[in-house]
This record gives sequence, C-alpha cells and structure tokens, in this order.
Amino acid sequence: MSSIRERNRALILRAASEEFAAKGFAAAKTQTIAEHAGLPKPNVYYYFKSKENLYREVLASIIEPILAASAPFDPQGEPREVLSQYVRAKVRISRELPHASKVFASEIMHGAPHLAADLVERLDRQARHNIACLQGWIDQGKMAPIDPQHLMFTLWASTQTYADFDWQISTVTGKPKLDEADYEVAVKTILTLVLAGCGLPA
Amino acid sequence: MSSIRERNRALILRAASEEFAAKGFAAAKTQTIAEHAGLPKPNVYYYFKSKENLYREVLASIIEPILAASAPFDPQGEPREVLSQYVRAKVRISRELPHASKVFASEIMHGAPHLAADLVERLDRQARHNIACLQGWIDQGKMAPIDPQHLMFTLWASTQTYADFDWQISTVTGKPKLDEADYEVAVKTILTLVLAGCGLPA
DNA sequence: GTCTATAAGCCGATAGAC
DNA sequence: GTCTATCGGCTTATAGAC
Repeated sequence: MSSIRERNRALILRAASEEFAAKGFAAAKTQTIAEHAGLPKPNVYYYFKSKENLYREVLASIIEPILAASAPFDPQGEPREVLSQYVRAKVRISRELPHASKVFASEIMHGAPHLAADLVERLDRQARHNIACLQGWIDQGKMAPIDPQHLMFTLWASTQTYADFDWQISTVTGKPKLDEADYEVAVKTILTLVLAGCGLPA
Repeated sequence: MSSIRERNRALILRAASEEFAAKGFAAAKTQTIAEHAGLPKPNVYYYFKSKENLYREVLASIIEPILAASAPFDPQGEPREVLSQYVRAKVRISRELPHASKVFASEIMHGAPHLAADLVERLDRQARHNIACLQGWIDQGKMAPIDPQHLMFTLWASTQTYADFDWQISTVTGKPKLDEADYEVAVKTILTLVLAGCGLPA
C-alpha cells in the first residue's frame, strides 16, 4: 500500500545519494535533488523533513551492507577464505553502491559529524572484532604475524578506493566505468598482496 | 621585505588548510578561517581575492610533495627500493601534511572540479609513468606479474588513508594521534603486503 | 498529498573610513 | 595596508492554496 509514498521516497533517496556523493553535504542543493527525482522541492521536505534528515537516511542505508561485508570474520574460519570473501564483498559494495559508499567515506573523512552514535558504536565494535579475529589466527599460527590494525586499514582503503576515487581510476584506466572483468582484476590484485603478505599461499 | 604580508598569508593558508580539511570547501567559512588565523575577514579577501582562490592555493601546495613522492620511480631502479621509498614518502606526506592531503583527497573524490587542468595533466602523466615502470619491471622479470594499475590504486589508497581517514584510525587504535613508531608499523605493514605480493623477498 | 510562492537567515564579498 | 559595517545573493524551509 501507499505505493506512491514508497515510490517517491525511493526516487528522492536515489537522487540524494547521487547529489550528496557528487557534491558533499554542504554543497548539495535540495532543489537539485528534487529536480533529479522529478518532483517539486517541497516534496523532499514533506517526505524527509529536512536536508540533514535526508542525508542521514542515505548514510544509514550503507551501514548494513558495510557491516554485512564483515560477516565472514569468524574466529573458527580459515583466514584465506575470510579475507577473500571480505575483500570481494567490500569491492562489490564499492561497485554496486558507489554513491552511498562515497557519502559514507566523505562523512568519515570529516570526522563523522552526522553519523548517529549507535552506528559509530556498531562500526567500531565490528572493526575491533575483525582485528581480534586476525590476532587470534596469528596467535594460532594460522597466518603470518602482521599488524592486524594496519592490515584492516589497508583492506578498508584498497577496497573503498574503487568508489571514493573513481574519478582517479577512470582517468588512469581511461574507462568511464569499470566492467565486471576489471573488478575481478581489482579483487585478484588486492588478494595477491594480502594473501602473500599474510603468508597464505594459493 | 614585506614580512607582514608573508606572515599573514602563511597564517591564513594554514588556517584554511585546517578548515577546508575539517569541513570541505562548501561548508568551510571564511569567517572561521579568519578567526583561526587571528585576522579580520576582509584580510582574507585582501590577500587571496576569493574563497575559491584561497582553496586553490591550498590545493596547489600539496601537488608538488605528491609528485615528488613518485621521484623514486625510475625504470633503472630496483623495484624493491622504489616501492619502499614511494610508500615511505607517501605515508610521510599523510603524516606531515595531513590537512592539505585531506583537501586533495576530497577534491579528487568530487571529481576534481577546482583542480587546474595543468595539475591534473601532471598528476596523470606521473601515474602513467609509474605504471609503465612497474610494467617494465614485470616484463624484465624483476618482479612478479601483478596488474600495475590496480597495484598503484592500492598503494595510493593504503598510504593516503592515514590522512583521509584519520578519524577512523584514531577510533580503532584509541590514539588521538599516531606517533613515530605507529607510522613505522604502518609503512612496514603496507610494504610486507606489497613486496610479498610482488614477489620481492626481504 | 501536492505544489507555488515566499519568508528567513546565512555567508561571500566589498565600500569606504582610517 | 587594515578593518568596521553592510550589502546582496543564494538556499533552506514553510505557509497556504489546491
């Protein structure tokens, strides 16, 4: 029911993701978002109350996928499989949710001023869990001793970069958009470094 | 001579780096920059003409250091040494010029709308040169065959992340600021992955 | 629920005194 | 060269008709 409501909210959210990703929160205009959604500006306020609220919803939409990408991190798991699945999942997010990914990155870059405290808490807890898993595997001799915190930073950065710095990637590769095969090479390249660095032979 | 002019320009540039890094171009206020510099707002306009101009100067200030970090890329060089020096130089930039680094990253994230065409050209040329060097070494059998473009993306992302996502890094490590030893671990960790992945044993 | 027309406030930029 | 005081435009947000 209320299909119009759901449809319009979805249209606005999609337009907002693109606009916030392209310009950042402050530079984005609700006017432009409305035009992009094919609706008059007051509808944006009717459905989302304020620009900030709309931004927060875009931000919230990327949190679950990001947390879900860490699902493979299980102390019982095999490092090789866990890292492979994690990198693959994170690159997939950069590919399939590029706008929200970029909004999230921009938010983190500026110190997460709009990110709800409970979301910060969940993200932080997840990061600590992943790092603890890595440390556990190192202690058990299942992988080479490498600093798990800095390993996570590199994993995060190297996968996220396909969304965040897509302009740079397009410029260097000469392709406006990477295709399926390009993303496969990306995953393989990151995994070659990570698995070799962790002493996990193919 | 004109030491006041130089001093005031420097004060404003420093304050602007911090403000632009913290808030982004659009959200940054010239008022706040002026206050941070300990000068009245019109001085900012007197010395820099416009907010955009000031921003461009901050941006330009990081380009030379970034290009200089690629200096080790020489076809005659040893991959192991070149990569080590590059990673070390890029991490040093993230540490020593964190604000300008972040401004640069934010600019790239948004498609480089303010970056002068000649600077874009130089950065692009440098990236292609680095990639060509890597490909040359691979062809000569001096390093393992890995996609050089994607390797550069990971190098860029993993070193840049120490400036761009300092908030995340502080949260996870529990340290407001990393110290000398932390940055050394960062470099070592990135190099462990990169050198192992490139088949370049210690 | 939808949209036109407008209010309210903020911020970049400058005029003009010193 | 420096700064106070102010303008003018732009954008968020809403009132109120439909």
